[in-house]
Amino acid sequence: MKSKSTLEYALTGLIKPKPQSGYDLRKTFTTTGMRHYSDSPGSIYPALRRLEKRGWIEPLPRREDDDPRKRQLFSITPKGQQALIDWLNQPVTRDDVIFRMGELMLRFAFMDSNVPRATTIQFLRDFEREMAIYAAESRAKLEEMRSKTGLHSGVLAYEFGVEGMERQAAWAGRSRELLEKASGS
Amino acid sequence: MKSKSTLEYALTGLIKPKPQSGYDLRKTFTTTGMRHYSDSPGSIYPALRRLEKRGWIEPLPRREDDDPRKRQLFSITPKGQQALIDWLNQPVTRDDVIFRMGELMLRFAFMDSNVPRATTIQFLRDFEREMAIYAAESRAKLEEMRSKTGLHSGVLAYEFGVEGMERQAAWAGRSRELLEKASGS
DNA sequence: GGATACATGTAAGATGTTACATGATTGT
DNA sequence: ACAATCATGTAACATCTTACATGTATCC
Repeated sequence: MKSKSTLEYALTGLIKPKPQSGYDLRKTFTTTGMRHYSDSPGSIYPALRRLEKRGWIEPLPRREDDDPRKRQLFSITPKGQQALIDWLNQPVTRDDVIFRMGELMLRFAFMDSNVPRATTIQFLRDFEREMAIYAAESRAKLEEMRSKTGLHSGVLAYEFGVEGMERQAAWAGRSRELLEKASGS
Repeated sequence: MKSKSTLEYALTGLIKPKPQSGYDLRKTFTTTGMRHYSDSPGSIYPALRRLEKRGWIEPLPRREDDDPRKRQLFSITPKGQQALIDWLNQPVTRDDVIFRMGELMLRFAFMDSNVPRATTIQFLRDFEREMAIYAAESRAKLEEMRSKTGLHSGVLAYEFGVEGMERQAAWAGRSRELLEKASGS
């Protein structure tokens, strides 16, 4: 149940389609939609060594005609692929939507290239259900707050959170429909 | 620039209006809208001791007629109040909206009871501006992705993020108007 | 030749997680 | 009496941040 660091899964998932160096991965983190991952060498290189020691990735042998710079490329191992798939196949729990949204989105982003479309759709179905329940609970708490106190930033901050949850549930429903249309029929 | 752990500010901000014990604070984390903070004793009690050592909070002397249980209440010190206010008065930067949304929302939640309403309104103005810029950049990247690839979960995951940012910017604008109406005139 | 980007790494320190330990009080 | 909850804490471990160190290749 206790999850490995999401950084390790992010690295593994990025390496899977194409061998990459630590520097490549750092660039991906700074230049793409994965900005919230740290690009600091102090997090990435140690994480790569952990993954290597665990047997999820392995260094590619260098060849003469390679990039003259000393970049060390890593590729995924069968064990790493299996770990990735197991991680993606986990059910979406209430705790996930409350405490681990970032990890859920990372999982979702990697799904289509690693698990059957049906799994992705099921993920969205579970996500929508759990998020909607949590959002409804939170909405009720918000209304209770509102009835007790006047307008102030604490209430607005909470509203910010609740609206986000409702929007996320709606996003999941819409995305599921899109994927169902795209794959079904 | 490097921020203390948000947990420490969360504890300080909660203790300010009313002295509380570690156990009280843990309950707040599990039963209110602050669910994403860990309620584990291994994080809270050490954090309280750090705050005490730093002089932001101090233990209340126990009295005979107190709760018979050995709860140790902490109250905020003048130094702690100042630290809280300094933290709340920081400007909202681009990096904040990209990397530290959780901290921003915590700051916002504590604003109305600790800084002038005008500061809260300025916070929302800055937040909206920075978030709107970041959202627009991200939206452009999303459209570029869409034009290059077909529908898949990676694109949808990114869309999830971009829509969130746009909503957050809109929330800030709406909240600012509400607060301006409530305080102005 | 010097600045900049490429590329990898280490060391110290802060923080947080998990699991365990301890004992008091309350409810049944 | 027993279980559950109240209440605080420690120890081991994992991870991440910050700052520093090192050297190469490319551009002007």
